[in-house]
Amino acid sequence: MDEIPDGHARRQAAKRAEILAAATEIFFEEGYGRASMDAVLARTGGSKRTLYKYFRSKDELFAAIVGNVSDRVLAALRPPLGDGGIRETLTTMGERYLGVLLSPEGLALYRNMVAEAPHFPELAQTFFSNGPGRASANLAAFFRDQKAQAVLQIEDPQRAAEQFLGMVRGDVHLRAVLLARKPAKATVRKTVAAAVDIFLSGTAPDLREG
Amino acid sequence: MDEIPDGHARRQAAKRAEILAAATEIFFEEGYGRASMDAVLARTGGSKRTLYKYFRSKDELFAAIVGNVSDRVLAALRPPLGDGGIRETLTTMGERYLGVLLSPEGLALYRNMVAEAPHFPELAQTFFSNGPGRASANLAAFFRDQKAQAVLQIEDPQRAAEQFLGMVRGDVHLRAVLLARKPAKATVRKTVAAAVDIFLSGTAPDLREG
DNA sequence: TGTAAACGGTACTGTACCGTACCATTTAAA
DNA sequence: TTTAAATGGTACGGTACAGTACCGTTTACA
Repeated sequence: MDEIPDGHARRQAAKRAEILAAATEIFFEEGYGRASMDAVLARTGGSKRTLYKYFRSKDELFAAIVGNVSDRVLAALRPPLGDGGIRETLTTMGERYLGVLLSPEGLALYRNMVAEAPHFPELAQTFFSNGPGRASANLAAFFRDQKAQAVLQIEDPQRAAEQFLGMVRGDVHLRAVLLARKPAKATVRKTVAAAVDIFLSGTAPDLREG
Repeated sequence: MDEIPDGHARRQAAKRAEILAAATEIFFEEGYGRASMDAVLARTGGSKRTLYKYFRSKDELFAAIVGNVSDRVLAALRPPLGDGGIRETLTTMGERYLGVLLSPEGLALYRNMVAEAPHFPELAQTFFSNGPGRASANLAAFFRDQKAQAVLQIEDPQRAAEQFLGMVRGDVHLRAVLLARKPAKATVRKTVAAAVDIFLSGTAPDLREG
């Protein structure tokens, strides 16, 4: 499976991918409302017949864009965390989380999902499940282990996971979304480190140094 | 000042307010793109001449909506915090913050600002300054005091404030925005309480009860 | 009561855009 | 080389919408 097709099939796949790539740029730059099928065509150079062959409507094209970008961008939040050290695991997860959220595609995806959530509820649900939901669920599973081993003193692992990730987000994400102001990598590292410090000091009494 | 005008002036103010109220509902329900001036008119029942007399364009109407709702909804985040107890202040600020963010108008305002930030950067800037920015700045000022009194051990008060508010937000806000799922008041209180516990245990060593 | 401002209703202009239809051209397979 | 599929280009239908123009009517103030 996943063999590289030849001939017509390969040609079709390439054309579809080309359209999808161009549409992603336009939809994410302009937003669903301002993006137009004509604009997509102007960039790919094809004909309307071909465009509507692969995507039967603007809505379907948007859904394909969201699905494709989600699969690609949110993948980093998917793998469950091993049972390494707490501090290391939290740091890794925090930086991974912020990396995804602050990437250009992550920001655009977030903006578009928030904007269109009321009109595409099933897309919003999928986005949440595969993105922030998966991240916090992953971390919550890790927390459950640590709680069972009496390393962490927390009441609700799921809530603790969401709160840690919220602390990592801080206002950094909001600033990037609203003001297009992305922080330097050093700032990201410091933010995550500070969040880990506060969280561990607040939940892992045995790790307190003095 | 702020006298109640009579006659023409009063009539104009009332008409303007009526249009603004109707437009707010429509724009916040449908979003900027899908909202139409005709829909606003259909709800108010007036004429286009009057509508365009008070708001010279759709953009200007949108700006007026955002400004008006911001003044009204974000006001709760404005007053600086007194120098009460830390736990009490944090709890108050956390619940106030979540209350604003999770209110119907707060959610709609957030959604619209995120969606239109690239096309209305100055509005986005104002929203951030008067909303999340003001909240974290207020809390940061409080933290600076507590740090000066050696009650809190934090490095960067501004970052600490943003992280505390981020922890309060958790995934609750995101769920409300994306999935239209608003938490019960009890959940909000528990979330804030848990955030306060973790934060204080992590930053105020003298308050640790253990 | 007269008068000017504000208002309601609606027709209209120009434009943008989604989606369809049609024909010519290119590409891949037989 | 022949044939069928895929594509490019473009014209078109239908609709929605921002903003303007013009009409008669209502309201407030002198």
